Amino acid sequence: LTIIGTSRRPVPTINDVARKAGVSKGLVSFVINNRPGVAPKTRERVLQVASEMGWRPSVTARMLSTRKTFALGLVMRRAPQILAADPFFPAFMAGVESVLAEENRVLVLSVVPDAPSEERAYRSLAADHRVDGIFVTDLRHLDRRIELAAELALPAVTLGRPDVPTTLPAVDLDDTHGIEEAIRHLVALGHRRIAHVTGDLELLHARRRRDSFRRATRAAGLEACPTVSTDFSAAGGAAATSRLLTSDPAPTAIVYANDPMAIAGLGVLAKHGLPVPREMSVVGFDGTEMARYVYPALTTIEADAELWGAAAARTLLTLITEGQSPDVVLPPARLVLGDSTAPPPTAHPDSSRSHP
Amino acid sequence: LTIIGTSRRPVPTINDVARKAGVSKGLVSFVINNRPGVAPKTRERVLQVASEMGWRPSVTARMLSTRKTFALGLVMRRAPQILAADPFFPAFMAGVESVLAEENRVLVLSVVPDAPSEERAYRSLAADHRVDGIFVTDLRHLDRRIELAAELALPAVTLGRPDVPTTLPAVDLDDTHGIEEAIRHLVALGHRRIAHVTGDLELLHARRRRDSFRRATRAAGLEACPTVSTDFSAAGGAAATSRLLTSDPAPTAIVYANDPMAIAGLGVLAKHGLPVPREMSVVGFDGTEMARYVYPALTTIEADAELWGAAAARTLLTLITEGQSPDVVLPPARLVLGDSTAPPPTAHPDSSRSHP
DNA sequence: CTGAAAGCGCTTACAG
DNA sequence: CTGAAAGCGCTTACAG
Repeated sequence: LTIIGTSRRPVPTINDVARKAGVSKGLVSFVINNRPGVAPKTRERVLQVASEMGWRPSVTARMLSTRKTFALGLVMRRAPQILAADPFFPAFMAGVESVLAEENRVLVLSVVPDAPSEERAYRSLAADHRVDGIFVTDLRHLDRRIELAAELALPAVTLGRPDVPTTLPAVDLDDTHGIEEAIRHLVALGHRRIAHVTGDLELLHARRRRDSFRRATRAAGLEACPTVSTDFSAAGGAAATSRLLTSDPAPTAIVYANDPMAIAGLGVLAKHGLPVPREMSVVGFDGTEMARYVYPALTTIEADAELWGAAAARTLLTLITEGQSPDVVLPPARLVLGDSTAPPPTAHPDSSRSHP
Repeated sequence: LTIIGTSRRPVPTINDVARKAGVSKGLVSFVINNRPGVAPKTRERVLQVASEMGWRPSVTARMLSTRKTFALGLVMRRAPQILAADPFFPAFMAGVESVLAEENRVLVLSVVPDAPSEERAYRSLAADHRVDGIFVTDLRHLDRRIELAAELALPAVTLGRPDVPTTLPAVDLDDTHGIEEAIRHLVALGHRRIAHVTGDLELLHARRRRDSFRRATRAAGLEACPTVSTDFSAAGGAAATSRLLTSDPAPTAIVYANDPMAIAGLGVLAKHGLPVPREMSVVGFDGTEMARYVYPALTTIEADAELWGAAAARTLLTLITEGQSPDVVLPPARLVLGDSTAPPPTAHPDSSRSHP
């Protein structure tokens, strides 16, 4: 059992500062808000007294009169299982945090399992004035959150560009470029049958990666490059890999839409006794730390999620304070070579490979 | 460029409800706060009018008069790299969220890189009255946050028990039990030389796992079971594994303090051409999804982080609302068998194993 | 059982 | 350039 201790010396208020500085509290407010029209020496004195007393304006009181919360909201709709394997999320948050910390603002986070709770979460944040704006991550096909943000009059920034009409600023990171690099790399090694394991195609970035894959393979003159759609989970990656192995003709290289699926793919290939990269080349997406330490180290497409978080936070803050903000385009994802890609096995007349 | 739309119909206040119900706003306040002493039919009418008007009491206004924020704080001090690989964190948050959502409370999150920013984060949360209480995760040796919470008069719950005097309630999950199971399992298979790769020993759970390992191996009559200390990262796990492979005599089984290190260990063993489990048994810790999809599937010690989050949230809420809360003990972590453990290779007179 | 009033700690027109 | 006052939307003694 535990009793809370609550003995604290009283926190000074704007009234205490005003009294001690011999001015009205309105003036003190003007000073700390950097409003023009305060005599320089008065401003000096007020600032001096405030810092002597260790006064910080009460965020709560400010909230009530300004209707600003100095907080930003992030709602993640993911099964905990998938969230846990996803390297994007913590890195993104660290980036957001790096910007908010220096502004003395705060991040309010929700993790929700499904669409209804997601909508409830947004409505609740808006109704309770918990946040000044929100990050819209994991954009979906015809994402309803674009109009929801408008309905709730909630300033918002999207990660990537939605496929519905939007007036929200977007912070975009091109992953097409990385996919193209990967395909060029594989083609240069001699691969002709390349497969793609997608993420959840409801998610725009899963679609975009798949579309980029199709465009790039077509541009390279490859035909019939299969895609298997799944959900970004390790389980999904493993199942998709098994399917590809039994397809005929089987691919000689697989490009996965994220690292966890690629690593699970490596597991399936090992279980089937197919050495990577000699019998099969594998490419991941994310550039996670783990990708460097599996065997063989993954060739993967690296995106900077932390930078993305910082840029999104800055854009959202600009939107909130200025009323508008330009879109931002980040450096594209790029291919990082590991040891999981090599020339395809020499084709034998009747395919000497055996799949158990 | 984007312009924020701000057209919304005005949100009703307690005054509107009081007027329409023909009572004072004080009475309305009594009704929604379930205070005794309101005539049943009056209460009915007020509730009726409130729901007709779609009124929700303003959280902000409540904050100012009650000095409660209806928010809980979580500060994670981790390098983004390590955070990204850590399955605990998202699952824990999902658990916390499952409790907060139904209470209409909110989680305020900070991700900080080092100790000074961690302290700043806590002080700032307290000074700005951003939260009613905090979660203290990743307890460290002689953790200063115990006294910091007291100094800031911030209600707090610890995950696990600190090694300093504390009055804070703890929510504890015993990982000793899982380690013991793992050692018994390995010993039963015939292993005598078992090694442990620890996490960052500043962290209490890393220590506890190491100490449990030592106790359990000693209890089994094993001697000289080495431990290599590292930092929970994949890089650390890989380096530690390499060191163990060159030690003489090399272990026949390695127990890692988390799954990412174990998976990295698998990578190193594969690179050295040492088949797992034939030449080396491997045990992880966490029970991540990925552990099931690497090859061979990891034998690992599973803890329920989501349950931990939910229990911690409930405990913290009880502490805040009741002023005290009992400690909670969760079901212990337990061993989950994969394919990465087997009897040790038969000992040859002069060790037939070759390490490249 | 209910009402009128003060108070939480700020911001912001409005006068001077 | 500065002060006095109202207001943000609640809660909470204090009277009746």
